[in-house]
Amino acid sequence: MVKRTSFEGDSCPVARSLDALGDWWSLLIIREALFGLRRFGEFQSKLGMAKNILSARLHSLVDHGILETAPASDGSAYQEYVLTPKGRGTFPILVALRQWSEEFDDHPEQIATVLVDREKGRPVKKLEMRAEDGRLLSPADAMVKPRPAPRRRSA
Amino acid sequence: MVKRTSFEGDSCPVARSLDALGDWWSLLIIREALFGLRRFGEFQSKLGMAKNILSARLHSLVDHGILETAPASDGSAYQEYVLTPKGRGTFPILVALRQWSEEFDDHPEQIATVLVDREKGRPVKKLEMRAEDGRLLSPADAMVKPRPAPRRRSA
DNA sequence: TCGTGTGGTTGCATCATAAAACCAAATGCC
DNA sequence: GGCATTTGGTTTTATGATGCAACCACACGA
Repeated sequence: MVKRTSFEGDSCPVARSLDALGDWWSLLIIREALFGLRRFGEFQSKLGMAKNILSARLHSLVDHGILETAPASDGSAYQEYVLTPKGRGTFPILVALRQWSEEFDDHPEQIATVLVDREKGRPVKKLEMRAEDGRLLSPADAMVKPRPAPRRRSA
Repeated sequence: MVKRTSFEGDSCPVARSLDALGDWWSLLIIREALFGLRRFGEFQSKLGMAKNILSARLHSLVDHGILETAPASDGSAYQEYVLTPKGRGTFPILVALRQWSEEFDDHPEQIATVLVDREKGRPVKKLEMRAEDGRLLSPADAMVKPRPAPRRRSA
């Protein structure tokens, strides 16, 4: 099979993340979900995407434990899609993407919104990588290391 | 036309980022580049991807100003692909993806590496969103606001 | 009951991707 | 210089993914 390569079995955590949300629409769906969208039609009209693709993506996100279906909320018999904790955990990824665009986009004037601190209305600070003890780290200050030692007691 | 939708003209910065690096391979190429890979063959053998796709992705990344071609480095007449500042600016995105996987992956035992502080060898701290004044912000503490002044473009 | 809105699924046409074959320039070896 | 090999791709072809439109089932309202 020629199958679009899946990174499901890959050992790199970046690849594993991309396997779940590395397509064109998933992160945008999650973004809208973080803003409170829940219903199929809401996603469809807000994102302007084809309904079959939306359906496939929603199911994929549910399968990955990022969204879950909830029976209702406004009393109607319809279904809703709400973020799980794992889904809400993608928030830093979205912030990182947004900040990257804000900093490096070739046409920043086309960016319509800024992410602000709700209390003060001021833009949020850039994400920083810090050590356990709080030291600010540059990319060069970090490295990847093999995992400690997975205890595999059960076979 | 049916064309795979491009987010190039979208006003959402998340969508704009995804337009540049939202496909299956781009972020992995960047990850390897951050680790020092430069040559076509290095990327190809490390990532195990088809050469035509790699070629297309490299050109796309160059077009987006994320990579640039450099004439040599070891004296040979071949070409290299090196990250621009814009390319190195994706680092927080990769860290966010990695940390999301580390925290929520269904099979964390399959993750082979951890990102550590080079000096101490200890895992880096989770990325945090903070306000200008340093207050720690949760997703609920943030909101998007229309950009300060300039004109708005396509919605 | 009929009509309508919501929430999808099904069929195509087209695009992107993957694997392998092919190719040209650069390099290594003699 | 001559020849095989490596490097760095492009071309070819098959298949999966995407996009659009049509269709359908169910809920809801009149």
